[in-house]
Amino acid sequence: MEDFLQQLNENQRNAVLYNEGPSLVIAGAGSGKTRVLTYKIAYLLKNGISPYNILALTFTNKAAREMKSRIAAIVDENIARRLWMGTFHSIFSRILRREAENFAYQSDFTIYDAQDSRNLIKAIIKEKELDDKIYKPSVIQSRISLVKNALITPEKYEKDRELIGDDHFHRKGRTHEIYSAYWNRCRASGVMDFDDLLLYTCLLFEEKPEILERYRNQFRFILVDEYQDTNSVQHEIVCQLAAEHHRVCVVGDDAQSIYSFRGANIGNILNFRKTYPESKLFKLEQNYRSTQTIVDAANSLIKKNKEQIPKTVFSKNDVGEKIRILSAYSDYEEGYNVASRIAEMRMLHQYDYNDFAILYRTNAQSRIFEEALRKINIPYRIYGGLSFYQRKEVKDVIAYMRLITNLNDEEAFKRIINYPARGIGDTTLSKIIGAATFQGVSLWKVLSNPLDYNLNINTGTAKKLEAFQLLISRFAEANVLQNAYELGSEIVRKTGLINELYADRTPEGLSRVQNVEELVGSLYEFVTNRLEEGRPDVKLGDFLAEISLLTDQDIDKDEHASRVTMMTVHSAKGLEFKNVFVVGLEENLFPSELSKNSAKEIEEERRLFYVAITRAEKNVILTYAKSRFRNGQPQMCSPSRFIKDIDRDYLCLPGNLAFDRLDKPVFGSTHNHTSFHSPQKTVQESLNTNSQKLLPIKEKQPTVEQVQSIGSLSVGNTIRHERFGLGKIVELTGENENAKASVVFESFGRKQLLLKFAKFEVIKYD
DNA sequence: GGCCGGGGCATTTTT
DNA sequence: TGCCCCGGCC
Repeated sequence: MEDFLQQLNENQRNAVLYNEGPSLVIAGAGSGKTRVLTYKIAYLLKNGISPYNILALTFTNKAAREMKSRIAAIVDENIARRLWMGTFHSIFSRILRREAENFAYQSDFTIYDAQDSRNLIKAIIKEKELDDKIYKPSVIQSRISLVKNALITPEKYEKDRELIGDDHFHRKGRTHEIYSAYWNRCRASGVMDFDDLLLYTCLLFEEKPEILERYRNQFRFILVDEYQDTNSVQHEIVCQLAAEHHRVCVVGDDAQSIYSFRGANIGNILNFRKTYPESKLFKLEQNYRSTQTIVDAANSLIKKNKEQIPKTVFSKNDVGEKIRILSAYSDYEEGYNVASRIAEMRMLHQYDYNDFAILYRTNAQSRIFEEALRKINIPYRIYGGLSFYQRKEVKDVIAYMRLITNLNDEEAFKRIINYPARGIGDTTLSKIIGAATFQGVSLWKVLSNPLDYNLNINTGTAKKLEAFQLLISRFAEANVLQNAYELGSEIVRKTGLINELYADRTPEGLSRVQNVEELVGSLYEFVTNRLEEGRPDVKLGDFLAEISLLTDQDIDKDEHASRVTMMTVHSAKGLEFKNVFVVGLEENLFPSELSKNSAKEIEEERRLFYVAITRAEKNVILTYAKSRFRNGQPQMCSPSRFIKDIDRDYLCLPGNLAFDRLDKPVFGSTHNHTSFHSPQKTVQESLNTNSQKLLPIKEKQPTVEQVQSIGSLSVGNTIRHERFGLGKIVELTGENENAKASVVFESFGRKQLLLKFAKFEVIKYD
């Protein structure tokens, strides 16, 4: 046990060993924060604390998963599995489902994603006949989200003079009405949005002290990662749970707080020591990730911010290269520069494509880099597009599943009542919604008793409604008996959904079919996995509960494939790459022009830039363009002020550019847009471009070998699974459709894979 | 009910 | 520029 403690430096070790009271671990970028958290939990477990008594909260599923598997490597896997470790949302939804009856929800409530909740808000605005130019759904949505995260219910909102006054000032005096309607509609539909998962937990603990007491007793040790990005509700829940024993350890870095626009409250970490005056402070200041130059440059940058916890991050790694700055005339040239620089560095220093990341401020910037990389055949992977579960065809199937598990789900209902088309149009739907809203009941209720609600419809329509009602009722009954996979595949067939998709033979249509098939496949995998864990009765509701909290980042993109990574700086938080290109470093882009209103927002942008730079181990390359197409218009740009915020000792400026000219826009170069381009496309290149476009949506699908026959596999083979990573086959059973392999994975233990669906490649035949 | 075209509009988003 | 939404038309 002692030897894993030996792997820590003194501060890290002290942080791990102190568990008697509250502690704040300020962890500079790359200082081994995850290591401290995992070792701390391992240490507690080794000292006989039950995993059941430890609550560990993270911000991403990925972080939780990784930490769990690291802990499993130190202690017994079966112990690690029983930890209460996960995202705030997943842990608290688990608690809410368990306690649902205490606040008039059903335990299988569904969760609205951002799109569902915006649609509902939009519908409400329309019903109230408000102008959606003034009451912009997306703006209202984020306002509702912000107030929920500040623990303000509609009741409180209405009494809050400041909020109401603010709304009137912005001529949005009826915002509180929308909020209230939205709140009630969610309740009537038996659904929660992401914010509700936190808010209801908090309210539940507040209103039912006996329930809170139970969880207080259970969670004797509380650990929170990324504390700088917690919002007020999250902070409050942690306080509720820790109020008696104060054994709470929060880890974070105030310099990396970048989510205040979503309600994250940097004050949570800055004021932690006021909340817990007796708390101990541990600072992790040695950066193990980056070169000295990168760390020093990042320090010189972040020094420009006023509000922060003093610390001195340092590196004992090599001094390393200076930070390069590449200027380009146009955004096209910027793309080309980056692409060719990647090719060059790869050749000169034997880097893998995986060693490069391109980080940008906005998703819209990705396209130009895609094109540039594609042109010279550099493989890439983009994060932040539509995730699998957000695709229309997938959402449609899921809407059926949702309606079946929760008949009151309004958005699911609206989505599928006429899909596939069954002759129930907007007029009829409006009548149903009208009646439901008027009576304060769910759409399903009206559908089931059309006569009671005086729906003014003709017999033809009534028949169609009845048929739909029957279809769903049948499924709902089947849901009691059938498992998720059986019912799921039935839904896809019996609704005519797959036929509809199948009729479209275009490549896009084909990929839609594939996506639906993949969804059904994942149902199968889900059911078999659960079966393996000894849980035979897996229902659709279980599946929904799991997937509704997944994101783009959780869906495996074959991280072993050799590809350049492209993503926004926000989503790069927590990751590291050997070489990082931070692109589009221009005023009004990075920092964003919308952040320029206040010094506070500029500071957040600066932290964002700090995060970007500190992702790099070896090289940072900053690029900017002097002109760029934005909103269809060419625009002059000047280099970002942030470049000047870095001490020039660490910079390598482009030869043609004196430092003091950095802030002056360069005029007269718009025409350069086309003049620069790389050579004309060859036929081959055009073909490549086209075929890339035509590829199915799963374009970034790895080229994993789909092993169909059991023949090519044998016991002892080492495989790499898309999700579970490396593992060894220990058993093969069944044949054809039912062929299965038992595999012991390095970090996930033994799993049964159904060869029909499993995605893996054989690494080593033994 | 589905398709087309014009107009309006563009941050970041761990869940 | 490109996406999304709506209205008009078949």
